[in-house]
Amino acid sequence: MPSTFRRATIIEVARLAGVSKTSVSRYFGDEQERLSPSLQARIAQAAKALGYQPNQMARGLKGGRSKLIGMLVADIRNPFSVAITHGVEQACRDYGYSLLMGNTDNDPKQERQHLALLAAYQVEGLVVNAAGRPEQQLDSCIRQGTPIVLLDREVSQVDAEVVGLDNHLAIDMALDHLSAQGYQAVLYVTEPTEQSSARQQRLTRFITSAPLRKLNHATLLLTDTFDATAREAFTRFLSAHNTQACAVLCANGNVTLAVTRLFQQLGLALGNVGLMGIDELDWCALIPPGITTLAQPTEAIGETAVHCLMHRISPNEVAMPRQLRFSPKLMERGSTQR
Amino acid sequence: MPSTFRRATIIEVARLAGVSKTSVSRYFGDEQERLSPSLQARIAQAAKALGYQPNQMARGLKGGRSKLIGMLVADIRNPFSVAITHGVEQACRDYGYSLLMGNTDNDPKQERQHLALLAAYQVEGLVVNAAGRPEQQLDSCIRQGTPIVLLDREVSQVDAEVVGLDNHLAIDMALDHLSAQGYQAVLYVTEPTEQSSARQQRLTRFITSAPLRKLNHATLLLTDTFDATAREAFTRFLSAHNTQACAVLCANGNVTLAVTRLFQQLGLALGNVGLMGIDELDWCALIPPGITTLAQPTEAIGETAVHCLMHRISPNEVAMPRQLRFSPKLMERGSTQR
DNA sequence: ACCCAAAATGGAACCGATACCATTATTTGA
DNA sequence: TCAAATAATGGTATCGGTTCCATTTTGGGT
Repeated sequence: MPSTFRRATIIEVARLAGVSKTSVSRYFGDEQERLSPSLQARIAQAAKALGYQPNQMARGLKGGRSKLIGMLVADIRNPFSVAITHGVEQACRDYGYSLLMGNTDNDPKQERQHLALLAAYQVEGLVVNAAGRPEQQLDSCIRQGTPIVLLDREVSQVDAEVVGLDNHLAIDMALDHLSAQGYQAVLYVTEPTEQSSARQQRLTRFITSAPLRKLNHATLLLTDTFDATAREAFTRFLSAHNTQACAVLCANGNVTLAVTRLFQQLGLALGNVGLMGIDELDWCALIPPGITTLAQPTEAIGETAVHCLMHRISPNEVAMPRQLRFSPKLMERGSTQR
Repeated sequence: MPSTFRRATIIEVARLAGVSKTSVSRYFGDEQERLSPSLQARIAQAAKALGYQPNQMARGLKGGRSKLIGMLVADIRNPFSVAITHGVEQACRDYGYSLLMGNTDNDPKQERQHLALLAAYQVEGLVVNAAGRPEQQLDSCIRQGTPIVLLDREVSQVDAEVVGLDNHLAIDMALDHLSAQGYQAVLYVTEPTEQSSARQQRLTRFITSAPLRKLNHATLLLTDTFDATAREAFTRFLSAHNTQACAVLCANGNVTLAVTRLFQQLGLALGNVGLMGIDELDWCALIPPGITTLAQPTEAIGETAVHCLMHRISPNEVAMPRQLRFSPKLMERGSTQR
């Protein structure tokens, strides 16, 4: 038995159906209307008999229609990224595109490599959750005609939509909630902000917004050596404001996880010391009184990114989505109940 | 300003360097040794000047070397799948391959579509976490010369390696642990097993292994209507064995999540009623006394799957990994401490 | 019937690489 | 020193489609 069958090609289908390559191509392209019903039927039959499916590589070569969307994720293990990826993948399929994925693990070098590679595959569009500042490469993609949409993090000087959370609104909502719950001092904990515009926006908004609400405030950087240093900073903050009701606001899911651990290590009761996080996580409802969060509409963000791209690819067929910055949803739980 | 620059092609590089296409092709292929140093230098310079990078579509077309690995995931939102995907992506890049991803949301129909599409992109190998029983298509892929590796779930009659957890060992380890901790009755909770051989293996092993350890046992299916029905089944089990120490064993992370919720709803104290899960999750250490789990070596599983594939693709260059079924690691926590 | 526009179909160049075969330059061996 | 082997390089067909243009049919209007 021959161990290797070749896939049927367009020529074989054409021969079997007794028509030209061109007609078969038209049948599988978007020009079926131009074929007479009888031709269509013959082609359909022949194609089915041979199990024919067009070779996407060949397709992508001639017309540049690779039907591929490239996606770059900074940290694929982050539940937030995963949720967005799910939305992106879904939307791509709906439009008949496939997803070429790259994970950069927040490493600008890997990001560069991946970007070059994705371009080499002639992706028709790029969804980028940037890890560094790859403006050069993004720009050159755009100049080559590949539209780009940025997810969550913007890259200055790059002509691309940014889809993501309305960070200012999110911080304000968080502070409003904490304030309304009677907390008087808030510690903001974030990962280093250099790599992410979203982190920057949240942090600066916090710094300007907290005073407006007459909240005492401080900020803390979550680093690799968190356990060692942060613990101290943490307790210092609490004792400095020990006559007041204190709360901790976490900039994202990672931080929420680390801080929750810290709460347990220090034996702090959730709610007594308030805890609130941006990003909803599976387990936030499970830690005893529940952890209050601001949930991002991740699916919507992912889908919107793809819609944007499709609009750029064919402006006539797909409308530009109206909304690019999304509002979070407050998931109120016990950790902000005194 | 012209808004659209075309990417440089091999011909332009050849012209600028004053050499033939063939030589340029050799330079970027794996035949640099065949070029004289002077030629190499000229090509390198020309390529850099033009920012040339080979068009992968064209490459994939002629030689069938798409440098693409296809991956099909049943549920991309499952942390277990994500962790494996991370390993797969990593390994692919190490071998110079890119990842074409498909998520099927456990829908056999989407699975079929995706599979056909991946094949159309001429992927050189396929990593499949099956949702249904796509033996037909997988077989036809294999016959076409595309090697396949199955992740976690096997598909009968398909000639492909299966990489994943040693399910029998896992169940035995769990039961041994529960037994050693003094539990006398164990309820096994799983999602429906039809779609997944892994679930089946775990379930049947549980049923045969529990009696050997003189454990009373029962099983429970986690369905969409879990809250309604399971709750009752749950309490029934507990009261049936109320003179004995009871524990619940969860077949995977999803189940652990649902059961943990149930524990809270029913006000059960972890440990008093034992709780143990297969699959490690971020938050298992965070729920007060901690939830005991069997952690799968997810990165290793992902990497191994790719190694297998590479071995199939070029048997001479890559050795077959020795191990395909992996042992879990016991993460002992308070939920199995009476 | 007859002419012309529109519809249906086919022919052949082309997309950007690879790979086989041919050719030329450089060694090696006797 | 010269044939033969080997290394370095180039020419060209080819992969499997798409697309432009040419050609053949068909159909309506008069």
